[in-house]
Amino acid sequence: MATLSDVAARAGVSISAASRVLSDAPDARVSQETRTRILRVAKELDYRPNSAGRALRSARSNVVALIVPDLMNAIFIELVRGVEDAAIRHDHLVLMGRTEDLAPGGERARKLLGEGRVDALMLQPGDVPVSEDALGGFAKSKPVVFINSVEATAPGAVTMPDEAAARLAVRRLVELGHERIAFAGGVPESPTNVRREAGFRAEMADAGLTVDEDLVTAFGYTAEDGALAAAVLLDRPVRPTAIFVANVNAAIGLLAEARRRAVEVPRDISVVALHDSWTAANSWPPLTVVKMPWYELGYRAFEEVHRLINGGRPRALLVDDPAPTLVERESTAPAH
Amino acid sequence: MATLSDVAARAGVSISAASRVLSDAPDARVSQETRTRILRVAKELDYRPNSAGRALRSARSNVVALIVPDLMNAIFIELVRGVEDAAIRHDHLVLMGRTEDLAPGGERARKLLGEGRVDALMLQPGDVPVSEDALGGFAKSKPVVFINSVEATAPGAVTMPDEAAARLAVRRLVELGHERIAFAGGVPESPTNVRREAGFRAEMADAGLTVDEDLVTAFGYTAEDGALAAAVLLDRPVRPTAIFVANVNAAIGLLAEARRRAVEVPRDISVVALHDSWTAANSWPPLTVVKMPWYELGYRAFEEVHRLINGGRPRALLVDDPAPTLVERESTAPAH
DNA sequence: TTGAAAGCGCTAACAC
DNA sequence: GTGTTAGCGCTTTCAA
Repeated sequence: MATLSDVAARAGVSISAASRVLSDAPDARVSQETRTRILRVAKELDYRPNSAGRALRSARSNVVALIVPDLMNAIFIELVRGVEDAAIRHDHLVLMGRTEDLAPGGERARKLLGEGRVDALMLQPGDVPVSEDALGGFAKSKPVVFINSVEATAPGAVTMPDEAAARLAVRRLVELGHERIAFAGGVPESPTNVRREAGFRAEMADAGLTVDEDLVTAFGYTAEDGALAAAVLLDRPVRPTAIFVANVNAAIGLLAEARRRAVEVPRDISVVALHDSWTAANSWPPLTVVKMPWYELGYRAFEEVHRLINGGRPRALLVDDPAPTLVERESTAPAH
Repeated sequence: MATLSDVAARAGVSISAASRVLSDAPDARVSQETRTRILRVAKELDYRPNSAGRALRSARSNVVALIVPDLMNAIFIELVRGVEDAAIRHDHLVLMGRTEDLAPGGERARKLLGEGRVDALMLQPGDVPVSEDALGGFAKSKPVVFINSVEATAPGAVTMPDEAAARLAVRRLVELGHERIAFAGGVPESPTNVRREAGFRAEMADAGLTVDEDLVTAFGYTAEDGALAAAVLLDRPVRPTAIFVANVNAAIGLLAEARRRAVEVPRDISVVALHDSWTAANSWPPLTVVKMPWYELGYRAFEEVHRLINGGRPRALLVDDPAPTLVERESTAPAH
């Protein structure tokens, strides 16, 4: 592994000259000739800056952590892509972790956040709001950005238009003639669920429909939670004719439970879910969903965190371009 | 952020004494009294070793990279858990990445592997065998362990019993009375596919059944690949009565395509897939699968890489405890 | 049992 | 335009 001093020696210049050229410092007053010589030698020796040396000196690792509740959730594919694309543009690396790694007082949180390994944190805590101390004091010294989780107006929040997306889903069901529409939501404490439920209710109101409180559940976003919701909703004396499910994974569990009860989708009941994923296209029936701008969310969230690292002030950011779009598959049909 | 010298000063000892105690060096000849004093002060100041300082000095980052083809694949959930549990036991951190990050000459590979950020690499390259140079010379200087991918006998290979698992799946189909059994495989170059196909053929032979080469496909492990396989197999003049699918994601795509063609599972055809996941339990019908020891694979693969970091010699490792098990759901039925 | 000191690779303030 | 130098936090050798 060639070091800076190797390069300098071989190019016949001082270490600092080599450093100035190779870290392209903005005010690198170096002659054209030496510059090209240094660059040539660096290439010959396949020089790569040692991250530890650089980090120690500059008190920056150029690494940000991205924490999501469930790493292997297909929903997050595009988020991760967006974050990584933005990160590489700014010459940063992304360290991925799971929310459970941040268990208070845990080994992992210490290693991840406490030893100067990361300059900032991008956090999607999942259902449960994150307490300050779960972050082990990290938030006091380093920037934290919340990915579509906390209240949309909180400083550091980067948010998607959940409410508008929910309205879009419900509007489609209304267009299809449905009136008895259920809402299978996330846990009540979850800010995203609050927004999605608000959208559901607002659109129902706009359509002149009343919400039957017996048709509103709040179990969570997993397949199991969705199955629970189905069990409750399909047991109502007067069944809904359509369900808006606040998460696509829950919708898949809901579909499975419906089949167990021989309820046929979309003949007996229509289903629209929030978020697209490959699993939604391959379920039976293929799910009609509202696709959200996850890639852009990730991209802009990284740029936001990068701005904060460089001294910017926290603000609230809404990522609504591109707007949520309805992807109509086969889980929806006209009401009869 | 308290440093070692802060702790030393406050405890009234030298920096080196503090270092010896806090990095619990094996030969830390320190009196009991000073030791407890140092530890007390370290706790008071919430001292955490700075990773850059330590890495610079010791030429080790205590980080290993785990690269998988598709981060958001439910199959890998248990693998990641196993790796992380083992890593934390050895006081290491896991940096996750995607195979595509290793695109030759890419920015990401450089940042990930070339700047001394990681001490070793755990690699699941996916379908395609990895060329030496795609790793950018990393393998020449640092340990690399291959996760269930290359030939099982290669040094550095940590492997699962793919062949035995395939036999288990086929055996169950044979028990159910099936004779015309198809194999929907991965790409032919993939070593895991070679093993799974070998298991398929061996078990067929043991059962006294002949393999119809028209019923063997090799498209890949994704849902799309599985749909392709279904399109081919269900178009055969004489259809198979059962299919062993070499990957559960492919099986989900295969199920979707079967439904598009109004082929009913398991009435018209039985399906068994390799690997379990939450999506397999929530598909329609719920998939009968062979569950593989992914957690243990991850755990032991990390221990292996850790051994290599400390100077051990590469060897081939088979993780077959616990053995693959059949999880019978509703995609299989007796032949008629 | 303890401390002094060197140096890992790098950046940046300063001197020339 | 270029070089010298100090020092980031840590481990480890050597001397006391």
